[in-house]
Amino acid sequence: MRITDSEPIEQCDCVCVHQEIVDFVTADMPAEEKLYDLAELFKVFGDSTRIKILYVLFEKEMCVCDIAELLHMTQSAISHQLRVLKQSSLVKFRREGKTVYYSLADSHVRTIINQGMEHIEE
Amino acid sequence: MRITDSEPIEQCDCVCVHQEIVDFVTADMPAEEKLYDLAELFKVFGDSTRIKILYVLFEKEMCVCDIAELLHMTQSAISHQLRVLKQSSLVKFRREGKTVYYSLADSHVRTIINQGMEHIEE
DNA sequence: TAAACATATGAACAATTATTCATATGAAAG
DNA sequence: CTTTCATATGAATAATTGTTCATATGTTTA
Repeated sequence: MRITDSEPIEQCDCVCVHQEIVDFVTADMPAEEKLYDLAELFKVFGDSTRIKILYVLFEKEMCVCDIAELLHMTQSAISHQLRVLKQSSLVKFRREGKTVYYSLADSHVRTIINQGMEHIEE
Repeated sequence: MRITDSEPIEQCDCVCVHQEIVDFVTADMPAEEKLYDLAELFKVFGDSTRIKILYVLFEKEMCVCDIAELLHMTQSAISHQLRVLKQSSLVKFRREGKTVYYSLADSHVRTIINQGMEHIEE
């Protein structure tokens, strides 16, 4: 997968280019970096373990151990994935003694997941 | 990455499980298969080339060649990615002679991308 | 029918990533 | 201070995937 568009890349070999359309759309495109960040965000949603964790947190805040038990997975695997979710600000957490409780960070998470569900249920 | 949850998996080794919470949340979880499909959908959004293609199609329907030109990528790479987008029903297409024009399939695509943008712009 | 052009696709390679295993950190209790 | 327990993390491995290259398909025009 490519990381940036900064290196020279070979162009399309077609002759049919509609230059005015290309120019028009190019002008309205968000910055390369923003589109890259957006893809990175959706990459986080693009794993079934993380989707399950997010869905679990729809209901209640939960500790790492409970999530692991619920999903029949190891504590380590869940902890690694919670870190990814945390880095994308999709979940937040609070500490209570030895236990760490995780919950959803904001309402965008719900909206995105709900829209995704609607799409696949069509 | 794991494909299904059907094989036996080792459980969490913690002792702290809050069984009533686990049971309560388990009851409300969507089917395993649905959560898997949802992750598959977001995986499609999770690539910067495909995000760029979707963003480009926000504005206008476009042919493969124009998209390739606009994104400075090969026709082959774009065509492969359009296939992925087509398989997830995120884009549709119409043929006009030799040319194939692609456009966004439905409004969920816009909503999902817009919510994602809002999230990263916070 | 042949040539030209737009698009699609199969195979291969390089890069990314989810899980496991072993171990570290940090908090509470004895 | 030592033990116990909940969580975090680094390294390694296995599996997935985006792009390229070569080539195929399908449509139009000469």
